[in-house]
Amino acid sequence: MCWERLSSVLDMSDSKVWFTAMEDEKLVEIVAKHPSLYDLENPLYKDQVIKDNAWKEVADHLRRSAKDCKKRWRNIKDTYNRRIKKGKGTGSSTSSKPEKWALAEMLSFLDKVKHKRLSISNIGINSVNSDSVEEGDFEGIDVGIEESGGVIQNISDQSASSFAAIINDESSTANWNLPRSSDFSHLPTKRLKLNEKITKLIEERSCERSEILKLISQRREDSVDLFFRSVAMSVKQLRPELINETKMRTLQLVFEMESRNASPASHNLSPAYSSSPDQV
DNA sequence: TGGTCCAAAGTACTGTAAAT
DNA sequence: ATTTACAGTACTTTGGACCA
Repeated sequence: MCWERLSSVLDMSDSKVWFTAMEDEKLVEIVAKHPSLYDLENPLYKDQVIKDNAWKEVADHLRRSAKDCKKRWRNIKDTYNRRIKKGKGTGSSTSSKPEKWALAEMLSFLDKVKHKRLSISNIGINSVNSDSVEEGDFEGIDVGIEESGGVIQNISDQSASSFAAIINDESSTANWNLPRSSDFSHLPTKRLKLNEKITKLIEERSCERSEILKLISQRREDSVDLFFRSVAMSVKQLRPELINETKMRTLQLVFEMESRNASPASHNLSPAYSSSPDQV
């Protein structure tokens, strides 16, 4: 909140993306939970919808715009890659160098993923056939589903397996991890169909998830919530002027109860109202 | 229906200016 | 001298338009 005020006063929002050290750490922490944002080999990396949702989640956590978060993340990653590159020399000289950058350790998860783009080459164009695509090539899919957060973060294991099933079903054409040098002459349309399938599945699971979340949130309501919800339904049936009167009287009643609640031990409730709230 | 071409968008990488 | 942020460049992917 202080930061928001400060930034509004100084008007630093446009030109430079200004993150505090804590925000940087938080950003890295949240991005780390979304392989789709940094792992080129993750199949969800190419899905803009998934990524947008992930960035939105990051932005919500940091109370920043997704654009700022992306920009800051790019800078952090640039810096990290440079440091890595610079550190690559003779082992002794680099290892003895003290680690000054606080984020370096937090970013170590980037070491586990590949950042190099796959280059086009006509060498070995037929060397990779569809048979070489093993089930293991799609391990990242499960990881992506479990760790990606956002829309499909909470997809059930069943959903994840059905998702993977589609991928496996299309394994002859969906070469997620293969270089472009493979024979993809038949790929575009089939990839479209595959994307459609995946999108459909994600939508279905999203609905499923909404239903589950709805049920969970309903279960968390106690009897007071349920009582007032049922009262609200009755009140809504009344004429507008009566609705207003009901609101007023309810407020008066609540105010009276709050006053009594604040005063020391008043046991003048009639037995009918003395039961615990959960018994209402 | 499938293939090709092209434009747009996204991102890794690199150079450089500014800050420390 | 080193670190950091940003702009520019090159590359990849995607989707639309067009054609056979």
